[in-house]
Amino acid sequence: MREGWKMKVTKAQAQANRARIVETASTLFRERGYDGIGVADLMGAAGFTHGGFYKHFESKTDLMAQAARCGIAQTAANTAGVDRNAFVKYYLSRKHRDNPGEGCTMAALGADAARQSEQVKEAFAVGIEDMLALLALDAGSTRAGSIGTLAHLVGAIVLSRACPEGSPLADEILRACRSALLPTAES
Amino acid sequence: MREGWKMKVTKAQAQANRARIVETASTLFRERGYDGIGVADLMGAAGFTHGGFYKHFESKTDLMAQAARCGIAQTAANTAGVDRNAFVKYYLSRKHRDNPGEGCTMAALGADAARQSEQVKEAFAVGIEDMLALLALDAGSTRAGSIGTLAHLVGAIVLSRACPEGSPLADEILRACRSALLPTAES
DNA sequence: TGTACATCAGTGAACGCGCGTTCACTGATGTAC
DNA sequence: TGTACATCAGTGAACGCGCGTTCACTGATGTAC
Repeated sequence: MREGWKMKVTKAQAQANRARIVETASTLFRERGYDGIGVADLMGAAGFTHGGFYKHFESKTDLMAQAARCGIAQTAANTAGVDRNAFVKYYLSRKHRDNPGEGCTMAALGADAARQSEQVKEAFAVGIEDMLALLALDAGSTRAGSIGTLAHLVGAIVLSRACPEGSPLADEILRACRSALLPTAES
Repeated sequence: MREGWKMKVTKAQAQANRARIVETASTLFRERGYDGIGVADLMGAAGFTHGGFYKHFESKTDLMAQAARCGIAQTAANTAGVDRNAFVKYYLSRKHRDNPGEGCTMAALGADAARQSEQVKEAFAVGIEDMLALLALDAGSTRAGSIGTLAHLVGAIVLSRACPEGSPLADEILRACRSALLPTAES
């Protein structure tokens, strides 16, 4: 049972490979948009040739939906146990804005999702609920309040990213929304 | 000086035709995204064949930037003289959400802009300032407050559009953000 | 004002390219006996 | 446990298609005289 060296693939390996493709796609879609990267480049980035793609996925759309679920789950896992104000601070940081590949899927691909299949939109609806659940952990928060906070956060990142590189306006947007969403002493 | 019937084009006509192409593009980009419609279809929708495109524009990117400016100017013109609360109500209406082609450029293409050339981002930065100017007309509003409101609005539409068609969550988002942004009696 | 010529908006065919998807093939894995 | 065969993840060539862009051409507009 030698491992490595031209081993072809055990079932567990295949499953792990598939997960790697989804994770890679999740990052690259967030960085470049659904139309910004092709199946062949995606498979290449995950370390494979493009031909095997359809052994794992029905279509590119199928992968989009799975990648959306993966990206949202990642965010949820990364921020589990973090309190609301810390979450807001991270979300509205320059680091988050400048690294969409590892950031919030909703902010990076929400607008694209509007033009994709129902399959993809379903994944986003679930993702929104997951994010609301994260925000709802705060004591005394209402569902409507969480929705408002999430919209505020997503909009801030979308607008900040739409500005030219290094634009003062881009940073001003983050600062203004941080002030609005955090207790004044903390901003 | 007969008009119509196989007339080739006066300079004024050419300029008007160009404006029509930009307006058509502005709508179709908002509906389908920058990658969702090609130069040939765009020209066809404006009533021309694709060959003449490069008599008017340097490239598709050039048109993207011009279309962004046009779309934002349209929003500004349509909402001139409307007060803040009426603007918020319109912005968070189902009508606006369901008609991206005639709606806010920022909400429809903001996330796409992040991945486009600096030329396009410049147009968006100007557009954000224009929208802030619209919101700043309200008595007693601060710039930071206007930025917060704009982010909230844009995020709400992005999230609501990302939900599946007819999803209760999509409407709930609009309602929650309306409550948050309007005096409670008005929502 | 009238004539001769240059300009240039718009046409439609053509270009090379990258896309999503399909396919015949390979060979280790996994299974039936 | 050992042998024979089926499965199926991954390969790499090939497909048809639509994209952004280029080009030679047309003919009315606009200009120089």
